Amino acid sequence: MEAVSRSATSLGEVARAAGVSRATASKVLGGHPQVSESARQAVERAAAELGYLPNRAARSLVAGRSESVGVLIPEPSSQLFGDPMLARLLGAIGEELSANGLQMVLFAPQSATDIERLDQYLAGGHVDAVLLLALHESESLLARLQARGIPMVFGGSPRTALLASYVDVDNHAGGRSATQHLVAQGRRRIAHIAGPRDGPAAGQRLQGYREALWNAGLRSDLVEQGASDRDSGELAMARLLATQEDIDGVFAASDTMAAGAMWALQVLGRRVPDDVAVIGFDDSPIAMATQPPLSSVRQPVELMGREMAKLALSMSAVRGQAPRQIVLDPELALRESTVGSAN
Amino acid sequence: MEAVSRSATSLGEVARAAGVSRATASKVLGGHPQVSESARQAVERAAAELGYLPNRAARSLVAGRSESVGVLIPEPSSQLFGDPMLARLLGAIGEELSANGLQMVLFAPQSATDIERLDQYLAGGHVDAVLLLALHESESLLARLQARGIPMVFGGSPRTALLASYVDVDNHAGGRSATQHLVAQGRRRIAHIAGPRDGPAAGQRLQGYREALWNAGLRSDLVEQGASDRDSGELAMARLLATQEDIDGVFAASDTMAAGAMWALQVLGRRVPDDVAVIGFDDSPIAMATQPPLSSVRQPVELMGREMAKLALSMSAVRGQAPRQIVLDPELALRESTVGSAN
DNA sequence: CTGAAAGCGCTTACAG
DNA sequence: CTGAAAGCGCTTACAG
Repeated sequence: MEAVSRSATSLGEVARAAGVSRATASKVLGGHPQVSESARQAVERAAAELGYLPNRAARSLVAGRSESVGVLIPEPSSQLFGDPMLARLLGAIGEELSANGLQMVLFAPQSATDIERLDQYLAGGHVDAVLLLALHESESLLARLQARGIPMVFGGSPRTALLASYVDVDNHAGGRSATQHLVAQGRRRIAHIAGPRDGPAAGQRLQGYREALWNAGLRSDLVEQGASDRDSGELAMARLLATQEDIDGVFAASDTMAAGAMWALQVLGRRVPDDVAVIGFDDSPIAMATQPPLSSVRQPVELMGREMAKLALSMSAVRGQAPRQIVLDPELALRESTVGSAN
Repeated sequence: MEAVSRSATSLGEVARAAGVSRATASKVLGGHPQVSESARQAVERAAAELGYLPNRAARSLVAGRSESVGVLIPEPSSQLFGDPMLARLLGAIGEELSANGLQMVLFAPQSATDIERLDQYLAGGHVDAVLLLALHESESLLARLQARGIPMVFGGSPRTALLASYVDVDNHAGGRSATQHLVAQGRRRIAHIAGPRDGPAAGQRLQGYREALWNAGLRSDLVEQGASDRDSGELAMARLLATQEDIDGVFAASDTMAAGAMWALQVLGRRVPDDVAVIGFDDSPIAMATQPPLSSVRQPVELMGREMAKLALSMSAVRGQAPRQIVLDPELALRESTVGSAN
């Protein structure tokens, strides 16, 4: 099983086969218009026959661009893109990039040393843009990227002060429609288990909840603070029930907390959804694993990935653009925790 | 915020600052021994002062290597590396690669078109090795990679017939120690919910279960087939209890199924762990989200990632090596589902 | 429209 | 030990 045909057909071979110069072959392959039709056809056929693939290193050497985009992935504990969604997000980003001839280079710094190395790397012009899925990243890294003019796009609204481009889901609309759904199911005493205040998302979801209840002429005073893990959801639910016995609907700011809340409800003798309807946020795999399955607000992960990639491409093609923000609408994934099996 | 200092210090500038030729500077930076001490120091200082970073494209153009390793990530539904572990695995791989000056390029083909494009890409020598986390990948892609002599390393035992290098966890040992743990807790009627038979892992875990019970002089006839999702675990547990009332321990081949089994037990009036102890496999986030928290067999994900990267590095440095297999020991993550809160 | 030539930044024989 | 020179594969002004 020795090494075989490291083919490496070069532009020169294609040009020779097509009977033209390398310059002309390059123009054809580069899609330049100033080429005769006959030359174009000859080159294209030769390239196809020889299975020609341009050498990326050579191309980026002359272009002065790396033809690659860095993606910073979050530490394992990250909230925003719960791990379950990470693969889908990365898939979407990679697809969009490769459709445009760029490659996705992944960074998952785990220590200060890693961040240092990463900083060096990015400073070296080794990527044309950076996509940040990690909101906790070192501020100094961000500042230096910004100073160097390297385009960067956040997934989710950045916590940092700097004016930046990002792609986010409309958390306010998500909270509102989750709550509206409970109202539409005839629920009247609807509680909210809020997410951690380490970013703007939790507050926006809470505001959405408030708005929906206000619009429906209902009170929105049943709010407990959670910490995003399951136990905090369970505790919050227990506290809510202790205060207010007649709760008939719950909107939790994450599926994880919703799962904890469902457990607390069941332990305390409430049937879901008969007595209390529960809806979460994220539409993570956990939503399918609870009993009954959990309704949730679905984040359009693939779309986010594609939009992030497009934004990065545009920013790296035309430098010095003003930051742009893209906010996507979430949609509801309805399951038995709110609509019952009979409906 | 216009583009700033795209520094791009070149070797030439370093050489000039150090008062030597580019060739000598290159040798110093490349770690060649045939350089005078004075030249070495001058070059190193100049490089440090100028913040010199080699141009990757130029280097790989001349080296004829891409200095990058491709990683194929699984479709979202993949079993082996449940999404929750993916980020940790990728982090470990990336860290090991970047410590060796290589970059990790991610591929997440979602369609036949993507695979086609990927095949072209890999064929073009754009990566020095490929790490495969996706066991479902197209056979033809694997065959072509193999034919081209591109080093590849699987995560998990490959299902395909081809003789390949891989890094896997010892599933047999994992099943055995999970079961031994239940025995050590005084359990005597221990059931197993087996994983899907689409790979060798499930069978190996089952054999581990059988061996542990055999060694303990216990029967190992309580086996139900699951399908890896939660519902199948729940159903399997219900079937087991219908046949055998006195089950006091359960080893499920995945945390997901274990969660379903716990639910079935609780619905049927069994307390966990008082009446029945339950242990899963994977030590995924689900294990922390169940009530009570689930004991599980932990896969050494980070270690797997590092070993995969090292294997790939070695294979790309020295071609034509015989395939190598690395099998890592799992360890137990013990929680309340088997040891109780009082223990 | 076409091609000869220069050059992207680096490394590596090859003389000295 | 050191440096001039060639070359990795490609693109891009520049003449023609």
